[in-house]
Amino acid sequence: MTVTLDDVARRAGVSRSAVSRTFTPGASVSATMRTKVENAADYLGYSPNFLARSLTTRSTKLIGLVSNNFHNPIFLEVFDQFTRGLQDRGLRPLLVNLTNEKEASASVRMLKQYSVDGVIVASSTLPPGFSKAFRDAGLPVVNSFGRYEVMPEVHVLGIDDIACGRLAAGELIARGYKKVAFMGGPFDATSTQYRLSGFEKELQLYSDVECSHSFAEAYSYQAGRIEMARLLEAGTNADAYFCGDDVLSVGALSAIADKGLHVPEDIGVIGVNDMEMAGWHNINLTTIHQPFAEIIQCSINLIVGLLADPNKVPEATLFPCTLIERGTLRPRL
Amino acid sequence: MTVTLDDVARRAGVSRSAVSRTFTPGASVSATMRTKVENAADYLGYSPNFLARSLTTRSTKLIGLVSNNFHNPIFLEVFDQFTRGLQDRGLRPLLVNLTNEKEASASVRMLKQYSVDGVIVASSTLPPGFSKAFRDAGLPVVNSFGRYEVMPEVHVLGIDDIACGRLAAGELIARGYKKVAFMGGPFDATSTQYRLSGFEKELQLYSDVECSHSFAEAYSYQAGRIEMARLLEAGTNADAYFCGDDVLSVGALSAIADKGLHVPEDIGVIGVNDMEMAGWHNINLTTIHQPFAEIIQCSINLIVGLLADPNKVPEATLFPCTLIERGTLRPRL
DNA sequence: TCTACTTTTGCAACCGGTTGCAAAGCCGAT
DNA sequence: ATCGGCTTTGCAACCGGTTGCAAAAGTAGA
Repeated sequence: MTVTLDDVARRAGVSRSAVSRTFTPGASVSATMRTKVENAADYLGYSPNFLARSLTTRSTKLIGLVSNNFHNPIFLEVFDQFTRGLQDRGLRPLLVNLTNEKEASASVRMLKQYSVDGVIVASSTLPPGFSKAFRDAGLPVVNSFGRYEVMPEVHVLGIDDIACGRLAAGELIARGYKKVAFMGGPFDATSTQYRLSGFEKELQLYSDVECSHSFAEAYSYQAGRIEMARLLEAGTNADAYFCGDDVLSVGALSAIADKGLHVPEDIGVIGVNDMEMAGWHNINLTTIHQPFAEIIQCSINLIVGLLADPNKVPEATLFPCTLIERGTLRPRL
Repeated sequence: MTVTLDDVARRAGVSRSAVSRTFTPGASVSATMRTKVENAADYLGYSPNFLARSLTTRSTKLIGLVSNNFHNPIFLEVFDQFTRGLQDRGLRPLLVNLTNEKEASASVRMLKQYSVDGVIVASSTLPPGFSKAFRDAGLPVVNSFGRYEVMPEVHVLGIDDIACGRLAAGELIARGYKKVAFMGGPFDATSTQYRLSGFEKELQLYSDVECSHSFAEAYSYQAGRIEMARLLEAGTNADAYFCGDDVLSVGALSAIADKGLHVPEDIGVIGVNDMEMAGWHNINLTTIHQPFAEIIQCSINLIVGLLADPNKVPEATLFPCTLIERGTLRPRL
């Protein structure tokens, strides 16, 4: 059924090596030989078996794309851009869904068994040690949307979560909010603490502003809704909330609406990410934009670089985030 | 760096075949041999190379997961469930993003080169001939979310688009709408025509109801918004719209709001899919639910079945869809 | 025409596994 | 101790490619 190198060689009346060489860029083949082989190959519909080839070349062009964020709308965009970007460079994404696992070992073994050339861990919630497991196994790895560290153990790309927190705080202050609060996702999610600490640090500069914080059970609509309902019930009467994520913000908005309160008149809300739906007219969420496209482009460039030179010393690269003004904060004073 | 069969064999002082057999379920190995090999393997950290193995077994456990719907929020859920479901059965999804292509040939060649065991085409907008290209290349293929045909050329699973159109029509009638319209995505998208034809067929039973239709440029928020704005501007004063997709519906809602009109008082809107955001309070879209989980489960079962018996004659399987009542249609009379 | 040098080609070994086959080992029964 | 039958093991060929090396062919200069 499948046509092999031998079939082509036999039909073209040449050696196996000759056929192999015509399909290996940069190998030495004469023009006559090349056309003879190509004719035979076309006739038979031959194309080389990548996996057999990988046995000797030690390169599969497979990249493990590992994530546990299959429930955040921004990740649709993330997957789209990663898969397209990888494809454009002749690489193939082998998708790994970690939703049910927190341990890296199974994925590490599996990806080694498939001889992937490298791994991209795309997650803002996995612990930093996670990506390291791949590195320890000798796989080039890039952690996208990970947490900044001065001397990271693997390459990390992401926004400056501290600056992000400061930006949010600054905006709330510039709009005259006096009693503000941070509502994060789970405390142990990588980025949560940094966003909070940046937020608090900035607020310390303003002694007339009160600040509190709490954490939702997950980065989800329901969790945001529940947590905000609890806060309102408990009488935490903050006049503005910085939510650690857009979906969380929308959940919060729904709880606020249920209470009969109005945004931004009674309460202000600002999110993070700038998912597509944040711009939909009936959501219209003021939020902090993460430069996904840039982060993904750089991640891909980086992994491609690592394939050539796997020993580059790990760095953390930070990307700036920007405010997207919409309708859930009152105007600047 | 990587430890091979030979290393283990040498360390355990046994033949290569013995090692291979301990890692091949159902092969004949004595208990003594097994422990000897396993000890050596554990010591060296050995696990077999799947790709080398695939050369002789002719099975890679790789499944091509092909889609062009990377911009519809429901597909996050789709990818989540497909990847999880495949993983649970020991299969690995090789993701192919077709966003920029309409031709199958490149993907077919690529997936053959990677010797995938089968292909899942998950798309509601690719032409039926697309999946056939995989079959013609000798790859087992399942087309999920495809269009029903009595004698399909490949296995197809999806909702009954005609029934879906009828359901929408029936609901609009039951709520007393008299001048209704269908707003589809691109006319050539697989499912669009069937939904329209079901919709019209049902309406023909009611001579006092007027019906018109139009098509947006894409299944997207912007396209829905633009098309609805155009309709309102043109004075197509329908009192209810059946939109071919939820995202399209939200776009339509935004154009309606911009005109200062209210939903459902002035205009009713019903969508299709029941994406997660449709349930968010500030969207609150009445829509028709597609049973994604069931379709995906069955697709996976089917592809697994095809791996064992690739020659099963292709069938189309239909799944029922159901109304999800929310706030964009007025109540039944 | 002969020599020296460069390019093209084929041979054969190898990548990391699996598997048919025959030899070796084991068992209980005679 | 011998035999027959069953299980376990190793040998060697194979899966579909690549590649170092040496032989063959081509090219140019004298």
